[in-house]
Amino acid sequence: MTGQRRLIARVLSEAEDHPDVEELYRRAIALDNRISIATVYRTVRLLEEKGILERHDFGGGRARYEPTEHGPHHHLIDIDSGKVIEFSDEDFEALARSIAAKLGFVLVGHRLELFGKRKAAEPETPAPPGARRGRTGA
Amino acid sequence: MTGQRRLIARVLSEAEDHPDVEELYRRAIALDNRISIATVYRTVRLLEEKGILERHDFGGGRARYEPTEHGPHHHLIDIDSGKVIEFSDEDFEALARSIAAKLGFVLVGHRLELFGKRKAAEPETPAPPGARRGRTGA
DNA sequence: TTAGGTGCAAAGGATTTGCGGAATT
DNA sequence: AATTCCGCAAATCCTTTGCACCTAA
Repeated sequence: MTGQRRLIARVLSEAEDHPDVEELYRRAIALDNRISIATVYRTVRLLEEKGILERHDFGGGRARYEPTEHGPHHHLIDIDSGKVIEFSDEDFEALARSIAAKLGFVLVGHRLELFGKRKAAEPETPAPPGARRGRTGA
Repeated sequence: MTGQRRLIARVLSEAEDHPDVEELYRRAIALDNRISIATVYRTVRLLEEKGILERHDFGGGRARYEPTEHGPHHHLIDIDSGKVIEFSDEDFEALARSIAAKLGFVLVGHRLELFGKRKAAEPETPAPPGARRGRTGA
């Protein structure tokens, strides 16, 4: 409801990637330097609790966020750049259901994350959002 | 090679669940109180680097470990009981590789978690020795 | 003895929070 | 003016590390 909060919400809705708090802070400051990282943390948490934001833990020690509205999909994380590619795959959805069934369960939800290295011929490698210091969980 | 290290290794190999460092520390102290949590951290890291341990990030801020010897597998979390069931599926492994390849990546690692509800008639439910404390950050 | 391991406590990085001041209604 | 929010800095939480001492080989 306040200026800062609105600003952060805007930065988030404009984000096409999965920024971490530091990155959000950078983008927010670029638009209005009267904001502190504490507020970013607070707002991001608030939005997550309201279900507007989704928090991901792609390893590397920081949480990364994305608007919930993106719909069901999964992530492939480029372990070199930290960049996240979204994808969805029907075969996988079916397989997941089948695996659950085989174990005697009805699938209620699932989470799939792939970690990969870019294969040679791939001309695209724009500025990695995060990915630096720290270990990579996977 | 030293006593503490052997002790931690033992605690780990006896673990049927996915304990975090604090829990490992507790179990280790119970057997020999001449050990510090720093050593647990150091050993756990060492073992992970050697590929003997696998670190999981189920959310909740702490890393949780399990011996690699369990073989590649994934987790299905019973959303009613919180119990974690392990499973592996070759079709999935293949599919994951294929998805990554389709996106131009070489698969380096992956994480799959299913959340399910137990189906009615299923005579099999032999309460696994381990598998408890199932936080899932999701 | 020597290299490497351990404990303790301090250091670090990410995230949270207490508190007085500032903005919103 | 009242309520809620913000910024700052201190505090937490998990994990790593510097340093002096100790232990396995």
